[in-house]
Amino acid sequence: MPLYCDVALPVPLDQVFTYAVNGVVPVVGARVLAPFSGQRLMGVAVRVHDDAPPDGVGIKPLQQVLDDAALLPDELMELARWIAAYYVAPLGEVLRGMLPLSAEVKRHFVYRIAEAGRKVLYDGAAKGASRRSRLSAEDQNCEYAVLNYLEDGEAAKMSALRSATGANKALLEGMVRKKWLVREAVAEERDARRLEKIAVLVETKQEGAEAVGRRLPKLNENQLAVMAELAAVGGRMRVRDLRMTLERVGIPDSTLGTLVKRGLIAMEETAEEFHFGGVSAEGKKHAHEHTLNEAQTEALATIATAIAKDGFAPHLLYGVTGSGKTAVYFAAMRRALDAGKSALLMVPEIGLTPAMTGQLVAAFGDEVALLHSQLTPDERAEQWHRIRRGDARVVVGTRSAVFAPMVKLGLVIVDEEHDGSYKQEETPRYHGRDVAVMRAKLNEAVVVLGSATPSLESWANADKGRYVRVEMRSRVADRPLPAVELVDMRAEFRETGQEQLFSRRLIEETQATLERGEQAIILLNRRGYSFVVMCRSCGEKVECENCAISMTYHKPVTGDVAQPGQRLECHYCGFRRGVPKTCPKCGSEHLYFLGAGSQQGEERLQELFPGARIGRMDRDTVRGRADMERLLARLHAGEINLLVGTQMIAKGHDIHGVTFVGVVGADFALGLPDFRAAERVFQLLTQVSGRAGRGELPGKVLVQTYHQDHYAIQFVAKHDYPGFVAKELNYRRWMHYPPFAVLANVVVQSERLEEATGWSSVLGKWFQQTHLDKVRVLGPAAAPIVRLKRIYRYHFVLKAEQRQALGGVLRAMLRFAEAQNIPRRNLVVDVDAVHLM
DNA sequence: AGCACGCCGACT
DNA sequence: GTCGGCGTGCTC
Repeated sequence: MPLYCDVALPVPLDQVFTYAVNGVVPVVGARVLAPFSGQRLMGVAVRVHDDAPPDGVGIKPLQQVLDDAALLPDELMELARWIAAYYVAPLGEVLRGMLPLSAEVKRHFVYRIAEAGRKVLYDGAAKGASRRSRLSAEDQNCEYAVLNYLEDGEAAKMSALRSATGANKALLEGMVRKKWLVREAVAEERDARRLEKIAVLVETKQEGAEAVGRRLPKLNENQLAVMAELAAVGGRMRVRDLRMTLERVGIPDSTLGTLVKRGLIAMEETAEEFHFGGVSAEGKKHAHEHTLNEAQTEALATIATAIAKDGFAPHLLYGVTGSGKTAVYFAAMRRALDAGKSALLMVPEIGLTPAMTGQLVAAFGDEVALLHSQLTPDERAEQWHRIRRGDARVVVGTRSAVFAPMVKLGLVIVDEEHDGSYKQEETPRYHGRDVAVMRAKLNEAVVVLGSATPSLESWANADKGRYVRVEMRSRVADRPLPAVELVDMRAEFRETGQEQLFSRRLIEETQATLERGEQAIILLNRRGYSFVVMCRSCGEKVECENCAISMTYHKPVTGDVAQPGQRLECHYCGFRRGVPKTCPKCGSEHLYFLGAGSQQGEERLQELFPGARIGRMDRDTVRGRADMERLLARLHAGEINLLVGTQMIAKGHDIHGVTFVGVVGADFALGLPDFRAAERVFQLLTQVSGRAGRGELPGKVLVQTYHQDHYAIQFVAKHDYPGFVAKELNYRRWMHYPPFAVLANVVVQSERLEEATGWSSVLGKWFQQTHLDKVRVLGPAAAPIVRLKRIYRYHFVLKAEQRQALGGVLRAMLRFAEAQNIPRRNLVVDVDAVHLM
């Protein structure tokens, strides 16, 4: 029997911990409970061995092994190790993100009486309450009550002590401090599945309901009716349903209770069946294969062949907006199911594309499991088990769904693979798309990355022949892509002599669209009313107290879901303040508001088009799926004919009445010091343009720009993604940026400015002295947002040709930092950073 | 991260 | 003395 077990624990430390095996030997991949620094933590067994640990390490025994078999299958364990190595993240933290089962182990504390406590109890009882104590007499009495309660030596939970004696947490902690009590951490398993009650007709031997009735003639009319109802449905019924039935026919609730008491009906508890909340399959069209056009059929054939062949096969599906990628996904998933495999569909945000959810349920029924951030821990665990058991063979979810414990995974699809929300912005900072490819590789599955604007990384991989490129270059039903017109805002200013939010052409086109009875969308990619409040006297902008960021002015409006009210808001930390009358810096009264956000856009449009039925879509008006569904329903019904909003409006909505899309101020991002700026602007403009002309009528797009000659804008106007990407790849190659280099961002952060600067210069010197030939280090420099949520931030950007060299340097740096006593949590390592924040 | 431990100042 | 606040250092 092996003596030791290495456990990965969810702590930010780049190591595993060795425990002595205590009776049961855990298998690798099983969860264990381990004592750790006065806590009991749930971890995952990662190695079982006999290697004696080095001297000086006190080995503790495992407290409990929670699973007989590996909860995480081998390939997920391997995936976890890969992520930990690739993203330089602690294995325990990676595994924590993979197990949605925190709901199954509940951690709490129990209190037990200590020697000192017993002494107090006996002495104190003789002496009466101590006058020395600062506690109130009431609290002292409470303390004695607690000691009395615990006198028998049994430990008790805080909740038990509270209800028995009225003690609160502070009081108990005080008693621990005085050493009257000891506190112990307890972690225990519980069944996270929600239970539901089933009423079961108790049939004594062969007797039917009538026989029971004869045997117990005392049953009244109501009681007999309940028995009959239950017998009619085969003797079993969910109590919830039964109650509803009884209520309808006017039988009191208590009748059921009486029958249970008399032993004629038994109550059973079973795991609750899974129900889709608020999603109806009715009226949603099934994506049938026979409706696929030629390009779709060809794309499907390529993917389906790969599925039939078994084995890892990565694909890049480049399909222009409106080319019908979703139908191909569905058909491919169906093929995977037919081949006896399961399929995983990853989407950027489920809440923002409710239409897809409905279609999925229509197409795959109860084989679908949904995984997204809005699930409660219990719901998440339930879905997880359904998938693990093989009950749900189609899984749809956001980033973390890439860890779904699929059985016989045959197909992974990453929809809108270019989307930045696939990157997790906290440890472990993995990219869902890249992990999906690795997952598919480990599972020997087919993976399809789909987009109308693929990331440059994926495009380059296709160029190199690593991915099979599949293209769909035209829209379904041969609908044309919308014509794109550029409006040069510099010329507009020269000609009109004033700075206007909307150009004359945009107003004209919007007007014409509304007059034709069609719908228009205006993209204004900033939330709020004005995104800068500036003082005319001193030139200072009103900044957030916690961040080096301008605050955004929000006008008081009741239509917003987020708290309405006149205020300034920081979009990074959420800090709010009232609108100052005078400049906080110099006291001048000349504050003015610059830069229009979606809220102001809505107001202007209402002035320009008083008859229009305007809707707004941004994070202030749409917070959850329900808000989104409501808004989309109003759009589909034509209740709204003019929609203004942030990039949210660009996300895959299929609104057939939209024939005009206007873009306002979306190209300001081209001026940002970010090597991905052009790529982002191209993607956003292409995606939003894709909302126009998806129905019978052709669409038109108008882009207002200050960068008319910029290649990103020019290629957008020509719908020329391949042209754009060729040009952009040249630039990236020239500048040694991804995909021609690998990149990591290292942020040195501290609440204290001196620490942040001091540590970053220590690291900077180390980088210099270490004389790295394969890795280039830029920095230290102030991070673009030098202070965020009260934390000062300095950063390095590391670039390398080879991923291995980069990883090696990062690990060496962390070791050096540890030797320098720079706390690990003050260093953020972001491999393949999407934002250099 | 989360916890224990220890030092210090405030209060009785 | 006793209490509570915070800084430091360690966790198999």
